[in-house]
Amino acid sequence: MLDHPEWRGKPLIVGGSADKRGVVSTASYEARKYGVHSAMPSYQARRLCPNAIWTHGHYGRYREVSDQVMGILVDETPLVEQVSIDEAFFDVTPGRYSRENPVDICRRIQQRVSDLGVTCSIGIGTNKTVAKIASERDKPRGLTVVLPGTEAAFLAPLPVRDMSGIGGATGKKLEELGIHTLGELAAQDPAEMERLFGVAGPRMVVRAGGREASSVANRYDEGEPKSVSNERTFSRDLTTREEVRAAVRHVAALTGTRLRKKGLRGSEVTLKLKFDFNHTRTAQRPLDEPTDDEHVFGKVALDLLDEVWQEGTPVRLVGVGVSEFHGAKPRQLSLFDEADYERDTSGREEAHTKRDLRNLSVTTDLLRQRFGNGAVAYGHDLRFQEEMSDTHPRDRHDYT
DNA sequence: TCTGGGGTCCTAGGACCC
DNA sequence: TCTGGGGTCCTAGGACCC
Repeated sequence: MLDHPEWRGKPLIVGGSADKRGVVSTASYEARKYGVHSAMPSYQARRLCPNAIWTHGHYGRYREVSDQVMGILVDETPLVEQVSIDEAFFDVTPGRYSRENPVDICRRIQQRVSDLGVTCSIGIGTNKTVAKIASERDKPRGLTVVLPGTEAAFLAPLPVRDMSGIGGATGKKLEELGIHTLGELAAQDPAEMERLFGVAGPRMVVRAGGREASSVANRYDEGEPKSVSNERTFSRDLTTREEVRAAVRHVAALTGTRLRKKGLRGSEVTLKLKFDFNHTRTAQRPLDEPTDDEHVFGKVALDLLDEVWQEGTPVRLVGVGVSEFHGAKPRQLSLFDEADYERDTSGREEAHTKRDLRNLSVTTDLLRQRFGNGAVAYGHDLRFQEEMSDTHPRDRHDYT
């Protein structure tokens, strides 16, 4: 709406296409009146609100605005912990970094964010759980304060699902135990909760009681990622070996491009296949050495494909990820491994092929960057053009 | 033509080692 | 006497977040 003022005040849906198995990412308040909400299948949203304006996500643009907002936060207070593209914790403990009233600091932040053309809501509390729930209280531009000593009373009447960390599965399990509110959760026996929920159990009890001891981490510059992956849901299921292999190569190339852009080389590859809505398989395998070239890790992904998939089984989604970036882990070599190693490194032809393939990857990156994403394509992408076209097309910002 | 994509963290079971 | 005990690492799957 910032970039398209003509959309203001109208039902607007951001998400994938209804005829390509898309879902709703978000929707304007006008569209929500019709019952449209995040994560709803797009076909359903279209039925509920046929007159909505549709657009796909423009993540590069969102990142730009996000960086501006986070910039305001670090300018106002030194300790900022960014948790996602649109959320952050910051420390306004009175007297710690400033003698100013926290409410005044937050009001000023809201004014400065509003000057950017977007809104933000803020919650103030003595720990992260309370502050986050408070921030949801009065959207889109509220400021909710939970005074020290009132945390437990503030949380007690709320449904357990309101607390982050409690999702569909845990929420259902708690319901079945007769635990519906955070107040009821706070009254549970920690040992019993540990038996039922593992280490998360006792933590839930403490957080629900408003007694969490949390500190704001200094994570404005988010650390190195631990994995980079791409996945695609196809508008129709794939069944032949040829097209599933083409899909693996296609998705591997997307991941390769992003790895090179981030300057990361990983030594483990993961293949993900989704057969239907609740049947997914993953397979992962270490690589001989860290790489950012899809020709290397994509080949291993194709090997994994043969182990977890039989031709004919419909494939709904294909994903390829790379992880283990912190250098190659020392690996025990057997006599046979060492013999293989000798052959590999002394084999000139193989070394050349490897280098040529990486040059090919880098060159296609550059061509796409300069002349657009369609400037150059692999044969398998051309052959299965219909299937490989994106459900969620990324905007130009992601490539430039 | 029912249900995305990019991540992180936790758990359970099996292989393996001494 | 047909099978101990403590530990680590790897892998797959699942819950969760936005």
